[in-house]
Amino acid sequence: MRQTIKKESIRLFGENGFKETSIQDIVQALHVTKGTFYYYFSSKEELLTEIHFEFIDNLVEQIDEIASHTTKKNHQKLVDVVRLMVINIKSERSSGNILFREMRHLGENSYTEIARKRYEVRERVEGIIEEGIRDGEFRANLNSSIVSLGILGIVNWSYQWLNPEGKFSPEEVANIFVDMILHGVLLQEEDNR
Amino acid sequence: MRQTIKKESIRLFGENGFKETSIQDIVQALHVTKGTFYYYFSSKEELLTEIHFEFIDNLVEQIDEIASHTTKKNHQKLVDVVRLMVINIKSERSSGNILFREMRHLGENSYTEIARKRYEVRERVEGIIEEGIRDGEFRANLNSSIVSLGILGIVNWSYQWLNPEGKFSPEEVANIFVDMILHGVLLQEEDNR
Amino acid sequence: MRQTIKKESIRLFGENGFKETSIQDIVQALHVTKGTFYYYFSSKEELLTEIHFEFIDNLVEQIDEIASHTTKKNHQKLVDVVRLMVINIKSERSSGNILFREMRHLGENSYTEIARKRYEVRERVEGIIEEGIRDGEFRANLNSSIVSLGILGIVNWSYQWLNPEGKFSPEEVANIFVDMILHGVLLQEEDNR
Amino acid sequence: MRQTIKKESIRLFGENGFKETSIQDIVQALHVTKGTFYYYFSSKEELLTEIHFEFIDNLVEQIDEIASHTTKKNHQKLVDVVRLMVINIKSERSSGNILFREMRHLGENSYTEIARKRYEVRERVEGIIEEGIRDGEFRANLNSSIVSLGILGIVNWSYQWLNPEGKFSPEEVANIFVDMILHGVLLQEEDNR
DNA sequence: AATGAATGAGTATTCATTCAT
DNA sequence: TATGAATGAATACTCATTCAT
Repeated sequence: MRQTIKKESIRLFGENGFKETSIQDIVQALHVTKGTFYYYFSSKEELLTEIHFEFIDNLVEQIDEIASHTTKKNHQKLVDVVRLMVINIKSERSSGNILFREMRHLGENSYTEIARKRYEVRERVEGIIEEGIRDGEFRANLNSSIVSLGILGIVNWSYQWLNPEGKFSPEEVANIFVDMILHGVLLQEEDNR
Repeated sequence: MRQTIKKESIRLFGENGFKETSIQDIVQALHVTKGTFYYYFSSKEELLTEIHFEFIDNLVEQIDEIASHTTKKNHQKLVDVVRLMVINIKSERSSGNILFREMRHLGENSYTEIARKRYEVRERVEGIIEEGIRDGEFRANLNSSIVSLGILGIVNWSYQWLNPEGKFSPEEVANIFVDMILHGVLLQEEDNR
Repeated sequence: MRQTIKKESIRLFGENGFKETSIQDIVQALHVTKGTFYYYFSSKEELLTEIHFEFIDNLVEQIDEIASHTTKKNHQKLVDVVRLMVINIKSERSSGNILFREMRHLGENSYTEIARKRYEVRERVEGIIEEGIRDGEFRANLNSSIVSLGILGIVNWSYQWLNPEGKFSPEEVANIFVDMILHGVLLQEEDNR
Repeated sequence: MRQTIKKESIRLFGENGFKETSIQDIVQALHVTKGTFYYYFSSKEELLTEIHFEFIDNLVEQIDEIASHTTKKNHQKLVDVVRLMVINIKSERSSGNILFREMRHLGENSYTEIARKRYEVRERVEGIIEEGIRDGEFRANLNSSIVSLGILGIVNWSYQWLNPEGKFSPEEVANIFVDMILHGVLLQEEDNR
């Protein structure tokens, strides 16, 4: 039941927002009563916190695994990270949207910790960029910090518009993004850097 | 007074969210009473609608101007659009965040219209990409639609983290983004496309 | 278990109040579950009722014993009653506070019966006063009814402030009260009644 | 309206208790809505706090006036205090009962301050006793502290049972109490201290 | 142009109680 | 004996909105 509630809440929070979804909405969708909700969760905030942690912990773990790989080239790592996050949309779109939108409703401590974990994600990407520069894979004059934020912008933003059932599958979109990030949009002979 | 209310509301909605900001909060910050608010706006939603339209109309207009330029190269147009939107953060950050986050609170009609206008922005960017491909400025195998969404992801996401008073100015960030979008991250000699 | 529950409940009701103490609080303090509580008591009210009866029945019995003594002088009986009730605080403070504060939560029948038993206590004290007047021990112009309520006020109120571990022991306090009740506060030669 | 709400709340809290009286009960009795209540009071606790302060401040002031009188004999002051508090029941019974019973529902700060003010009342009575001892009006071996608590027990307890419309008027009761406190219950010739 | 009193529908949360196992 | 899941009614409180002045 705890899992059922969480799953339905993720759907509703993701679709309509945390504030906009009442406990009533959640239990109604599950044909149980408010009492049941509060038997499993001590507050709406606790539920939200758990949703946040489950999503971010899983993400950090997967990205860590990619980033800490010892034999892979860095551009391959970058490709893997982008693919991971975009393809994640298929199963975790709502959770992602909740993370990107509802953090402010966390309690102070959880907020801080989630913020730190989000920063870890950014650091891993930055690390890949920096190492790639050192290894001569990436252009030397890249600002790793801002470029990472750009890359994360591309993938995070796709949680807002990418419909897994739509014209382009997450896999196709991920490939297009990867190509764009690696090579840019310009034709080489017109390169007027 | 109408402008004063709108300005303060943009600040509060941007900072704390639409649902999270009560009419009380707004009028209290302005040292007036609720009655005053309702003398100028017929509802909270009307205020939100107006904020949305003012921001998006202005944006569409500026982007239109860039896109419809007849002599500029397309890669220059792309640069201009990115610069416009990122530098916009200096003066319109809150409005931008409201647009990206609070659309769901609009009435049905306004929602549709705002969505159409947001789509127009996307179309202009797509148009620039497509024309650039035709003109041989951009790589031929780009998916203009997804690439545009990627570019918009980069710039829109920066509304979330870019602090105009921070280490990197919006101008610098815009330049880094432009460079990244045009050339990608790879070094050419290592290009293993 | 029944006794354990009752004992813990007396402590909690006495400390925090009947309404303020939830069944959850009680069973949590005992490391059992709500089901267990309802196995032993059919309702919170039943528990409260039992607490009331146990305390008042015991009190009435002890006071009856004092009052029905055939050889003791009445002023000695009065002394005994005051001592009994004040020294009771050592072991029964919580029960006493519950009786004085939570009667309204009893069911109608229990309420009536407890009220009758409390009245019996009052009657015994009144009886001692009246008999003492008849026997020439007490002043003839005393209003036995109001004086009794005064005496009960002194002792009952001490349940609110008398800390058995405090500066004055219940025994000392009882002696001071007895002296005060018997002789008043005035010096005789200054008596200006 | 603020006064109306307060007055009705005093009645209801005094009769049925703070916890037992819902905001619903209060506004229903006044034929207004919950919103109205919260227009005038920010919380139930604020209302309770105000009730406490109004009662205790008024009481402290009146007792201060009596205690600080320069020409009155101390036994007369004691008489005045008892009369004041008992006769108060006519107009302030509910407020008194609230003070004696519902303090625990105050916020921490208010609680502390009210406790201090209640202690002031006790100090004034103690002061009268002590001064009376020094002046040779009262018996020298009185424990002023415990005796004061006894006297306050008599008067405070009467808030629980004294019905202003009953057989004995507050004035009569006050006189009986005064007589009892000053002279005790024993006949002098039988005095076996 | 502005106020402030009043509303009523909605929100998160609590809690005594039930009951199948 | 004891558990733990589930209930549903009640509670304090919020808030957008109305309206007479």
